[in-house]
Amino acid sequence: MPELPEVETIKRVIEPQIQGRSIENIFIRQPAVIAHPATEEFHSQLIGQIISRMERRGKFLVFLLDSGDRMILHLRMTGCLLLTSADLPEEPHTHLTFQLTGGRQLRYSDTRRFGRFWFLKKGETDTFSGIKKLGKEPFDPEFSSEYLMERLGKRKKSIKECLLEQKVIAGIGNIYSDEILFAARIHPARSASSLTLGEWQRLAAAIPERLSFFIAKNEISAEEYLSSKGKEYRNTPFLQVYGRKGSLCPICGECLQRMVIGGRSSVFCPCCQKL
DNA sequence: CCTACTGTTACGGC
DNA sequence: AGCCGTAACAGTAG
Repeated sequence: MPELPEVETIKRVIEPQIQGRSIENIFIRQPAVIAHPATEEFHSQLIGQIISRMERRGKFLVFLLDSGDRMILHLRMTGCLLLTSADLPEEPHTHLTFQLTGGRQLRYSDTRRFGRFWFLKKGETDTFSGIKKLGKEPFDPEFSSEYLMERLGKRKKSIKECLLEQKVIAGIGNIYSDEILFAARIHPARSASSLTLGEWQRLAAAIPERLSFFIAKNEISAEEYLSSKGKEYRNTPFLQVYGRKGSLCPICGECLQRMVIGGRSSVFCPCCQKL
């Protein structure tokens, strides 16, 4: 489910509710979601730790602990975090529950079970999660058209596939790559090396603009987030192309088309985004 | 029954 | 080395 705007939303909802709380216990129902270290150690190392804050990097969530240790989470396709009182019925596919002080529980559910947790000691080098391989954050002051041209200017493959490369830009997935390319009026199948200077500039502007737009549209209270089980994102009605094959382009009225690029479904306007 | 799916990685081939 | 395409992960939804 989650790309950068959703992961940011989850961070904003969850962080204020867990800050300063300590982990009293952890119930591990599905050890497969723990990537590192071994289940027993993951469990024993985290008990008693106090959560100081949360950070987002690309699509990763990082829980910073008072000790300097940290826990990293990637939600992949269907991972979901809920902060609840202990008496609420569990969601199906709840694999991990953190019992926190004050009778609160941080629950991790994940239908397809692709999501992963990592625990790292203070100062331990993160060779596990993949965070270190990420490219620039879209909101990094150094993120620019020059950066994109340098990293992608000679690439033969489609610009759509390039936008999905986490080692170049952190956080863009299949939904927002389509939204960004529509906003920048660039056909998703265009070879990256064929983009003009003006197109690189439009693209570099559209990336942070679209992502911050959708983060703003996602804004939700802790109560609403919980009652919707963390599953409803309010920005969906604002998507202009993703999932709208066959509807009319909001700009020119042309019929939106779908094609498969790099194995991923891609929707675009054949009139606004010329090949 | 069959296909598609908002993410990422491993692996074989070039 | 680095790029490319595919399979795999596991389950639900249409």
